[in-house]
Amino acid sequence: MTTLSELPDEQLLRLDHQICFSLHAAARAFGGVYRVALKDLDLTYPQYLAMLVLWEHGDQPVKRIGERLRLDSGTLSPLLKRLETAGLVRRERSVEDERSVTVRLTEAGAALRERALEVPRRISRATGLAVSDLTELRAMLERVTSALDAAATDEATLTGS
Amino acid sequence: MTTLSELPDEQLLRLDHQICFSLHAAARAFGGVYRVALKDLDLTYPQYLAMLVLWEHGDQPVKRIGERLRLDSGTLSPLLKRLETAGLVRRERSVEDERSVTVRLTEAGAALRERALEVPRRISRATGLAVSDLTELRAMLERVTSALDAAATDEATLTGS
DNA sequence: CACAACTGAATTGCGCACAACTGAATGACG
DNA sequence: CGTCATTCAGTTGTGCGCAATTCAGTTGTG
Repeated sequence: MTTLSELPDEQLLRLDHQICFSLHAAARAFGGVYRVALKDLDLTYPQYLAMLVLWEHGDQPVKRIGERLRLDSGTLSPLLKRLETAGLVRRERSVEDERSVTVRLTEAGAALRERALEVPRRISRATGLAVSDLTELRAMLERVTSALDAAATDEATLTGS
Repeated sequence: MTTLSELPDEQLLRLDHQICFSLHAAARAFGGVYRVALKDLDLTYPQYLAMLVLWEHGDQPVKRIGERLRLDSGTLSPLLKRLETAGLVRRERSVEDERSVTVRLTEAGAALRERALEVPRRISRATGLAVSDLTELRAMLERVTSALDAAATDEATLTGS
């Protein structure tokens, strides 16, 4: 198997450029399309992700949402507050463990799911991508992500030489 | 070809969830790995992208960097100011067109390229991904990005029905 | 030439991402 | 039982990403 390390310096830096840039660009392009599609719902892309988790798995503590989205409280706390202000969720201190805060869908939050079904349809119509392509893309992304996550855990391979 | 629109609602929302989430997660995982690998250079990931552009294409106006990275002045202006503070670039008003600002590598900025060659090697070593995989991933990402960019231009398909 | 339209950077404001820290609540252990 | 480590949310600070605006400089048009 050919790895990056075996390439000459020129190509090395160039390919790295292309890959990290194209991923960066793809994420932002997706964000842009979702931003437009989500305008009707008055949700940002990360807020939509949080709502998807709640719609799919029901009421759950902040901790759990963070695990599913791989986001920490520094990101989630203000985000969930905004969703609460918008009337889509309530946040309640858990009774059995007062450190924990349970996030619950309100009527309005649950009802929004109906209108949210329109979003993937719009994305699909806009891009015209095939399910097979998207599934393949997803598989590849997940492979890369788990490789990167594993690497991040073992920092020695990154910092040291 | 099967498109998302032809799937039942349940799977639709679910697959959308998976795809937009996995892309989001992959971008952040990449960011995390680069953050560690770039710590030595005192560069953030987007700053590294800007430096890559300068190393590859030489001194150029802010406008041009923005085109290459698809970033606007709202993002680039403060970023380039930080690179200037760090002593890696200089920003000079163009003589022939005083609206334009040319970004030039300093000695230190040009010299940093040597040490930056270590970065993709670290990424490669950390992930162990094959060049063929990465090339394929890049191709797929670029396909998706151009599809999304095209869709974003024609907002009607996203906002209206 | 004068005035309108446009262009390139910069600034402001908002939200997300992450690191570092705080603080309260819980659990483990001597 | 009391202390100490851990856990969960929240806060603070920094930087990115984008929309909207500002402003100087340039270009096009009558």
